[in-house]
Amino acid sequence: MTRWLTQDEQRAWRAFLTARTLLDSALDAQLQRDADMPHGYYEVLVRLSEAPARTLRMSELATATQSSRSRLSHAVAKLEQRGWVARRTLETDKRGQLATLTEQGAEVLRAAAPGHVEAVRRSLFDALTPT
Amino acid sequence: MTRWLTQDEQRAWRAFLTARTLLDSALDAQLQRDADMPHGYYEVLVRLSEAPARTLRMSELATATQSSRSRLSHAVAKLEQRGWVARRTLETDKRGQLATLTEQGAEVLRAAAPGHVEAVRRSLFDALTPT
DNA sequence: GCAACTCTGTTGAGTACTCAACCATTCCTT
DNA sequence: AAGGAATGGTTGAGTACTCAACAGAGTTGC
Repeated sequence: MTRWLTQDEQRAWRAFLTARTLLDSALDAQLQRDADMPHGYYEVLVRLSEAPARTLRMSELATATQSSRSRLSHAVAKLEQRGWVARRTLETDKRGQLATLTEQGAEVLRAAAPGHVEAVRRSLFDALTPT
Repeated sequence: MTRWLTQDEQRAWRAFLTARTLLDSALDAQLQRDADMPHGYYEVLVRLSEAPARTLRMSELATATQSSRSRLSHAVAKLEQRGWVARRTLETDKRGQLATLTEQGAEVLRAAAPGHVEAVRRSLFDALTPT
């Protein structure tokens, strides 16, 4: 026996979905345009920038960014290509990999952050409050 | 002069992002597993199912689903391949295309809906309220 | 009636994601 | 110490998305 959504629930749910979509694409578009990276990459850089020695283990980084190991692995590979992140194996456990934000990566992040924060502010007020 | 987020704002923002990610992947995974389609396709089927004669113009369908023309075009192409949607040109304006939910598509939607609604309910309580 | 413009929808290339299969290393059990 | 399971991370194939370029149909203004 399926418990369908009431009219109100359905309206709320759809409003939420809509808001989420708009918010999402606004932020993604802004980052893509101004910093040439998807939101997921930005998250990675942020987390690394806040970590001690700008370094985190891949697995920790994955949980911190709510990302699957696979996705993170792909992402970090790209970030490494761009020279924004460096990888090296962890000595105490040779399965482990450490990801470090490079100086260049930090630079890029510093450049991208203001615009992104601004976009978040705008979205919070323009798009989020309607829900 | 960038107006950074306060600690509280930042916490709230991140909590929101996390919730959104978890919610999203939970729903997407459920649909993918049980009905073999991404959430976007589901939206398309739902909107069509609610339209008069189960039919909408592509442009209307695009706005209804918060999707770009391009994305919708790709999506409907796939849905057509699966036989869930049919397309035909609009007589009064030959640029226009009408998308119709087929009987088979309606069938698939009926089969997928209960599981999806169930997942939404679970997510609303398990994942959304923390925000 | 024709040229420029707009509007609708499609296409293709490039990118990021998912899922499953896969190594390599470490841990566990006996 | 050895075999097997678990862990950490990568890889490749397949899919959906974005963006820009496009084609066809309609519209407008002269």
